[in-house]
Amino acid sequence: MGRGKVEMKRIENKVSRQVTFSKRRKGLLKKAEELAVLCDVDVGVIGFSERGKLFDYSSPASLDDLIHRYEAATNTQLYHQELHYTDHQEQQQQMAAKISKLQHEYQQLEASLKTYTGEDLSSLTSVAELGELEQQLESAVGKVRARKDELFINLTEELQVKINENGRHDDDAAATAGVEAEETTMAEPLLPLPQSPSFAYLLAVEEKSAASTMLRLWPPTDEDADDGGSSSRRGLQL
Amino acid sequence: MGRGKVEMKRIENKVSRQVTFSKRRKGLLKKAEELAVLCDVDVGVIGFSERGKLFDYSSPASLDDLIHRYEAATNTQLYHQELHYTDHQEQQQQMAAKISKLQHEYQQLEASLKTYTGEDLSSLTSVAELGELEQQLESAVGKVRARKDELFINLTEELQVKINENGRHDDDAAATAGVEAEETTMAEPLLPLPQSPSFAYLLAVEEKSAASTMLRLWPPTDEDADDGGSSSRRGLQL
DNA sequence: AACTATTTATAAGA
DNA sequence: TTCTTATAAATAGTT
Repeated sequence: MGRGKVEMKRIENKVSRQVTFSKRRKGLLKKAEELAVLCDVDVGVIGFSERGKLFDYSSPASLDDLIHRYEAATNTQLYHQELHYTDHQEQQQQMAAKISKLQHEYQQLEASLKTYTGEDLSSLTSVAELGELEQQLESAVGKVRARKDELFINLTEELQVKINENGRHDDDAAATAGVEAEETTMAEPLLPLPQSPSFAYLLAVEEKSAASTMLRLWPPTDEDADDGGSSSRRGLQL
Repeated sequence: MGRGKVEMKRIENKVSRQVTFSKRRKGLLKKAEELAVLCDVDVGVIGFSERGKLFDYSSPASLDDLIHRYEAATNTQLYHQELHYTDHQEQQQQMAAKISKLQHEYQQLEASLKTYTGEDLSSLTSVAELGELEQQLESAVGKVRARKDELFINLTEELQVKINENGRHDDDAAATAGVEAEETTMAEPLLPLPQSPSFAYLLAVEEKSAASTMLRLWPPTDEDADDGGSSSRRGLQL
């Protein structure tokens, strides 16, 4: 709903993300209230902004009631429940311990990833280990290629269909030679490409992305946008 | 949104109310997910139908985490009221948030690693993205190979040195001094290998490790040892 | 924060 | 419940 569709993925631009957050948070809470009122049911919403600020809504019943009902319904058991009867200091200690553990695990994973990207191979000290990794990587390359080809073939087939359709209705330039889809096994490369907009798009894909679409798989959270030449990129860019 | 406006009050017709509930519940959960994904925030929804059936949604963090954070942010006072209550509560809130965040980041990293190993490529939807990853992997392979060769050459040079020494002193093999290999370019393959223990080790490396030295880069913490044939290895084994 | 062009959600009806 | 369609709402991109 807006001047353009929006991909269902994290908005990288920090400002847009913040603005969208405000708008949609409002929308979500409104929807929750409408549902609660119109249908006479209990609804609660809990959320935290990126900075950790709480926002919530709850209908007739209080959120605490809802939470209790939720816990009863799922017979959930989490650390906070285990901690109910301990004192605050203990709670904090446990939480601190949990944080430490998580951080440690995170670092381990991070190290693994660095090994896997070849960025830091210091943990591998034998030729054998390196050979092992090499094989793993080649296996990965194989899988990626397979997937890529699969995707590519799909695209090509879609094109084929479009070409055929164009050929049926329209007798203009799109009538490329010998374009009968009929089980197009597509073992062969591209046919000569006509000049429709859709083709232009497809042709541009490789170059465009090679130039600008870094795979930023990693940096999990923010600061992924508005990169004003900042050299302090924190994460691995796959 | 529909063929007519609706008053913001309980829908009296039972059937309409039920139908509207179904539709709007779906819509609310969708909105919640969109907010979470687009804005990269934690959101949870809890609700109960008229008959008391639970429905819920929660993003990155689990609903339990959200509840925990919520309680840290609001409820703690139910249990304790102390002088340092505010400080304490704040701390707890921050810790809870930190735990959620770490868990989220960990999952992101984990997903990245899976992408990188080719185990799960579902996050890459275009040929271009896959091509990018392919290149990254090949770069990694290159680095690994380079390192492997480097190591191998080093080993070979050490051998060379030992051989030379053996030739000189020929008695006790332990004559390891700061000997230098005089620019042993080592473009040539192995010389015939003598039978010292060290050589035996080197020769065994490949086989031995291929057989048993799996690279367990991943499972970050414990259980990396005492593997009593346990088939439940959790992590990726690089 | 306001303004719209558009996309979405959904009320009714089948 | 699901699908369809006319409309009301939400909201993305702009100003």
